[in-house]
Amino acid sequence: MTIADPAGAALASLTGARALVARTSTAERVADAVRNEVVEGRLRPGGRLPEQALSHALGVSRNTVREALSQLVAERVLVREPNRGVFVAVPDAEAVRDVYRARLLIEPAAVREGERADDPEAVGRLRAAVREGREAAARDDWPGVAGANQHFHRALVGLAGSARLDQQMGLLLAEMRLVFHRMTSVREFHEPYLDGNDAITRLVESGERERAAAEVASYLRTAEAQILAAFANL
Amino acid sequence: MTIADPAGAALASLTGARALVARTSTAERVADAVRNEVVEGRLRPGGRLPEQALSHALGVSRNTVREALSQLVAERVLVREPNRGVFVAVPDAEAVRDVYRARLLIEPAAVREGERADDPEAVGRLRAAVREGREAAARDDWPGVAGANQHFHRALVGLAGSARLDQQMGLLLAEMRLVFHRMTSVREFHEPYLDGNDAITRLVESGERERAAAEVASYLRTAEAQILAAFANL
DNA sequence: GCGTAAGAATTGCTCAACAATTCAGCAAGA
DNA sequence: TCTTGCTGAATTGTTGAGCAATTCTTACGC
Repeated sequence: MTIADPAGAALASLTGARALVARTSTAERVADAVRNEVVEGRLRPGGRLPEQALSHALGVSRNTVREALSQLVAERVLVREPNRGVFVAVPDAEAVRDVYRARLLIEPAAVREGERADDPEAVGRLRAAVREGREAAARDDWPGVAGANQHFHRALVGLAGSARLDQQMGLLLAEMRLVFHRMTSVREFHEPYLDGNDAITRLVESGERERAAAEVASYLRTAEAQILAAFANL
Repeated sequence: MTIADPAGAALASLTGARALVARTSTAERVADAVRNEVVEGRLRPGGRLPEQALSHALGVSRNTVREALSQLVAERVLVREPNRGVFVAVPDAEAVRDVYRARLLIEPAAVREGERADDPEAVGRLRAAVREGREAAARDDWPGVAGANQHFHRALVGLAGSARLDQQMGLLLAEMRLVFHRMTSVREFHEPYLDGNDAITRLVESGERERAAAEVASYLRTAEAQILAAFANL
């Protein structure tokens, strides 16, 4: 890379842009559309997704629909029952316990030992999620608060600095959204965490990672108990 | 469920066997076959997997192959390049670091806080993996030692008692097998861990979870450094 | 009311086709 | 020599039709 080749550096910096050039495949877009319908709650847990209906509704072939559905089954957003079809997953109490066992391991550890726990950018995402939640609450947008809450926990795991962990947490949180759809009173559930998240963020910002991790664990345990209680009388 | 209905209990206990009866779908079996070829090293990292060739070789339609390949792409075993095809993943140094960031968070935490860390069955799996490794070493079966090593780390995560975490670790370990295929000297790499795994298992068995977790973290860091060093001069 | 057997609908999978894209090779031009 | 442009072959992405197997529905007979 010499001065005689001034474009070299610029070209090298473009290699990463390949992903932007290649537009997403149809199957991927179908998967995104269906996933959205599910996590937004427009498709109820337990609801059925007939291939032909989707094919017609989205204007793509049944094979493409099939490919998209398989992907969502792998993500645990949908469940496939052989020869019967795919359904929106209906998480049960055991699923909740399982997810929280995983979260209780990952999230506090990410706060306590995360390599990026003092990286201003990563910590800034915590702060941003807190602000997002407060703003949503200010305009009585409780689904918005719920979304901000998810962003907060995503940011917590982001402190670990592992893309694979981030992705896994995305799946766990998508599953949690299904859980919330089985519950009433979204507001009562999410509102108390506004202050909690703020407190955790402050602890992280001031470097008190051990205490922050303990807070995270405590909040997770509280949330799990609350959800399981709501499931019990259902 | 009365005495007048003696088959009731037996029948009820079979409901879980449905997954066994409903034999796996063709796409799933294709995915298993290809995944095996990859993790066993018969398909080299970077190697290409043309759909038509697979379709012909396995005697299934191209659409079914496609479904299987998509699944494996989601598992990070394969990589899809739009309009070019799917290739066996070639993990780079950054992938190694990412995987170890995740493992360093999950595995020590599972040992330290896992709900099943004193469940004899879960701990027994650790002991079994250690024995498996020693037996493989005794007959100079170094791929066997590598496999036992993976079983050991799987068992470590099993202490957490979360199916979702178990699954995630399965993916991470599959990716690690791809990493090993880029390295020579399987023996030199895996042999030292026979004693280490034994030591960790003893610590878990005697309830010294904090020390066991520290050992796990230490061994993971050593392994990562070793792999990255091997990658450096490649 | 209850089991049951035809009939309809859906899934799992295959086959064939076609446009779009990539790629190797080659020829023309600077 | 190196780059550019073109052409043809191969592969992917997607579609559509079709069929056996399974499940669901419904109407029937007892």
